[in-house]
Order: sequence, then C-alpha cells, then structure tokens
Amino acid sequence: MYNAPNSDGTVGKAMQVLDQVASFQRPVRFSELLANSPFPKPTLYRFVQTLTNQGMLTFDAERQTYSMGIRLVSLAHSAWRHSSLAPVARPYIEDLAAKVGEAVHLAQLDNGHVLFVDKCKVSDHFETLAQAGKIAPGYCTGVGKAILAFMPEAEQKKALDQQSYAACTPFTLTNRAALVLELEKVKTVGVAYDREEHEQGIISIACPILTRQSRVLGAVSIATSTNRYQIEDLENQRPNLLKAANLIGTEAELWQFPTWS
Amino acid sequence: MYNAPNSDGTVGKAMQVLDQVASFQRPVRFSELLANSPFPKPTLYRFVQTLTNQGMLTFDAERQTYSMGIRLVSLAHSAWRHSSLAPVARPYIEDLAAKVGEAVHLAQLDNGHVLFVDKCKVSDHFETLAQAGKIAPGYCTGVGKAILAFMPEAEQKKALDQQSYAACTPFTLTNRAALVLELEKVKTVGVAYDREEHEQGIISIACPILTRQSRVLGAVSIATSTNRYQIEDLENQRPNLLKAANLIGTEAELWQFPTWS
DNA sequence: AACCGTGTTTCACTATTTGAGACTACTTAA
DNA sequence: TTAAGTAGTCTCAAATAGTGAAACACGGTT
Repeated sequence: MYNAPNSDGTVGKAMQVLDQVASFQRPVRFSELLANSPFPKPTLYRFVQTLTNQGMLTFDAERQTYSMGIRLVSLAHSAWRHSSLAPVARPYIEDLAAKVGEAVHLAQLDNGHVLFVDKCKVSDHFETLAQAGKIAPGYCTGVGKAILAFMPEAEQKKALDQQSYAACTPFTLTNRAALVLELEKVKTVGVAYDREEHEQGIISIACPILTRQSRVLGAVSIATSTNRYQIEDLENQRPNLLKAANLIGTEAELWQFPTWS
Repeated sequence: MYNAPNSDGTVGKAMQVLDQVASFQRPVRFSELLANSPFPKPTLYRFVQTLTNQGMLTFDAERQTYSMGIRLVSLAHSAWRHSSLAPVARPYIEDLAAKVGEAVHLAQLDNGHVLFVDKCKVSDHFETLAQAGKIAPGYCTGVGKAILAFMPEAEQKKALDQQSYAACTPFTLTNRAALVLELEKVKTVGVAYDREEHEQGIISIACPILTRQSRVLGAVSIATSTNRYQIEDLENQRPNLLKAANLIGTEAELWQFPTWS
C-alpha cells in the first residue's frame, strides 16, 4: 500500500521492511521475513539490524523474533498530537457520542485508505486506543465516502484508482462506476451513508469535515447496528452530526494557524 | 536520545530527521529544520522529501510546513497491539484505577527512558491516547525506578549511564550514586516511590511487572497529588498494586512477549 | 533594478549499500 | 559419532546511492 511503484532509496526500502513486519501482526522470525521479502538475505539482515538499533523494531533474543519497536509508539504520539484531527476534535466527538448514544468515529484519508484516528463509544470508552490507527478501505465506509466525495478532483481520481472494490458484504459497491455515482449523490446531499457495505449489520451516517475554503480534512460518522436502528433513524441525527463536523472544521482551521496568522 | 553514538547509515540519519520534526511539537518549516540540523541543505531536503513520500511526514503545501505523518499512527497501532504490555494489562489497570480512584500508569523502559504505554484515570477516560507514548526520564519517576531496580545488572548499568540526573524538582535525586542507593532500597522493599521527584505535588507508588523468571517487563504505578494524599496513604494501596502487577506479569508471560532492552 | 531569504536543482565526487558466497552454530538423521 | 540440513551471521569487491558546494528560481523588500 505504501511501497510506491518506484521506491525512494535506502530509506524507502527500510520502510518497506517495517511494513512487512507490521503486516505479520505478531512477532516474526528472520527466516519468515526472508521468505516473503524481495531482498536477498544479507540485505534484509542489515535492514532488520539497523531498524532494531534504531528502536523501530525490537528483537526478542530468547525467541529470536522481531516485532514493531516502541520508538514507533513515541513517534506516533507526536504524530497523533500534532498532525491529526483527533486532539481538536476530541471534545466534539465526545459530546456527539453522548448526545446520540452511539459510536462516533473520526477518520482521515491516507493514501486512499481510511485511517481511524479516534473513536468514541459511550458504552465502553476503553476501546479507544485499540481502534485509533486502524485502517479500513475508503470505498465501502461512511467516512471514506464522505472524504472521497469532497476531495479535489485530481486527488479523488488518484484515490479511486487505489480502491480494491472487493465485496465486503452483499451491499458493497464493487466497481468504480457505482462508487462515482454514489459520490456525486453524497456531494449534493452533504452526507454519506454506509448501508452495511463494510460489515453486515453495521450502518452509519458520515459527513466530511471541511475548512472554510472547502478543503476536506476528514470525516465524522455515527455508526450503529441494524438491530437497533435503520438508516432512517440515523437521518434524525443529521443536524447533530453536521453541527459537530462544522465546529471541528472551524476549530481545526484556527489550530492550523499557531503563531503566524 | 536514539541517535546511537555511531549512527547506522542513511536509515539512521533519516530517523534522526524524523525525531527532529517530532521534537518541534508543531508543524515546522524547512528552514527551521535546517537551522537545527547537522545536515547540509540539499541533504536535509532530500531526507524530508523521501520521508514525505513515505508518509512518515506530511507536508502542508499551503503553509509550507512539515509534520509527523499519519503512516506513523498506523504503524504504531501495530506496535502498540503487538509489542507493548498495554493490551494485556488493560483490564487490570482499569480495575486497579477503579478500585483506588486514582490515576494508574503503565510503562516500559526504552533506551533508559520511561515510555508510558497506557494510562487510566477514573475521572476522565479519554486522556488515554494523548498520554500513551509520552516519554519521561527513568531516574526520577516511580515506574522508572521500579523498572531500573529490577533490571539485570549489565542492562541497568547501561541505562544508568543514559540518565541525565537533571533536577526536575528540589526532591530529585541528582546523581548516580544517590539513585543506585535508592534502587537497592527499591529492590529489597519491592516497590518504588516517587516523592515529588519528577513534578512537584505529584507522588506515586510503583512496582515492577515481573515474569516468573524475574525478568522485568515494565511497571505499574498509582499516582496522586499531595493535595489529596501523602506517601503513607499510597502505601495502603500496596497490596492492590502488587496484585495487579502480578496478574499482569503472569498473563503477559502466557502471551509470550518479547524482551525490551 | 539590485538585494535578500526561501526553497529547489545540478553534478562530479565519494561513501554506503549491495549480495554472492563463505562461515558458524545449532539441529536432525543415519 | 559423523553427515546433512537449516537458520543466522559475516566478508569484500563491485555497483549504486548519497553527498553537498555551488548555482538557480522565485517571491518579496528596499
């Protein structure tokens, strides 16, 4: 997903290795990495060593396995605090979650994929950290469609090319044409719906977070289960959702001008 | 802090640049970076370009500023899930926080510095993400001392060399000898106290999380303010703290976690 | 028009990366 | 016990990628 067609140098390759380790979702041995690696043995070996030195990976000497290093957690702390909408949006999504009594998601788009940067659910607050950082496809989620619909055309085109259009559920839009049509509707209506397109039984209403210049920063959504509500019920929350998105948008804008206005 | 005495190659330098951007705690212009950089202009320029391509940094074209990229958030998500104590410890520290009604911290040691991987505070649950990833010194925090005291001698020596021994408050132990003495006490007593050594008005009781083989994985602490309680009051929570640490230790072991050193 | 401060590009020079292969250490099979 | 196998580490000449002084482009000031 990140491995650009033409890599940029040694650093790019190292990042590729990082991704690879991450993709295993568990501690991994050198030989396992090697088996799925485009790099020859000594090259991969050096990368892994370097990354370990740097704290981007950690090596368990007992088990001879590598996993993601905690330096990443600390770098990401910084990223989250200073490059995501989450810190400014926090009070608003909390508020919204409390008001509607359902899960509220906050997302940004990252290379065509929806990155959940925060989540707020009244019933169990502690799911938060586990969810922030999660990645989902853009073409079949409410937040994804909301962001895509409001992107500048050139960027949108690029992002649309990156979607897989795999059928997550029977309701998923599985081709680009259908998605484009849907996005047009989203743009005129102002909100996007996820009608069980990503996960069966889960629906959501999402709207983009825009600056005053109509640049899309991210999206907020209210998600719920079909056991409890239907799309029509979510529709009732639309004013609340729009208000929250609007507040976040204006505040984020202010926050982007720290000293020099 | 991470830039090993002798850097490892291009990748190491790139990471150094990442750290530098992170250290600004805000979007930063190229020239600002250049001013504090050991690298000549074009070199730095290329690094910044590469890192941006890779999604490790993001560039705001309007404002001409760089900040940490959201790819880091997604990589860190993986790190947090698979290489930190947090996921296993979560239920226990929540439980502990609820029982004692004070903030509970969970930390690991990373290159001599305490990395807070989780935090739980009954009054406001949502501070969590903002706190996880925070870095504090090892020599003047409860969790830091608890971890240091129980480290294998060789590693401990290395970690002690990395402390700055700066006086955060009038109560800080400001030299290695004093700290070593304290650590010995900690080791015999089994818990460490932070007597306003890091921040004035903040005290804590901390204890290490150990495996059955007495390998130290991290530490938990209960922190409070001197406005409400004294060290003696925290002492009463000792059984609860030890029990939680013990439970986390055994559970973490089952999960077969890697070492961090 | 001349000047200055950013940010970007060029290009010859050089240091780093590269990877086939050799080597070690440890495990399994005979 | 030795032989064969497997995972991990090291070496070194060749190739590549990184380096940075200098020069360029661009917008804003004086």
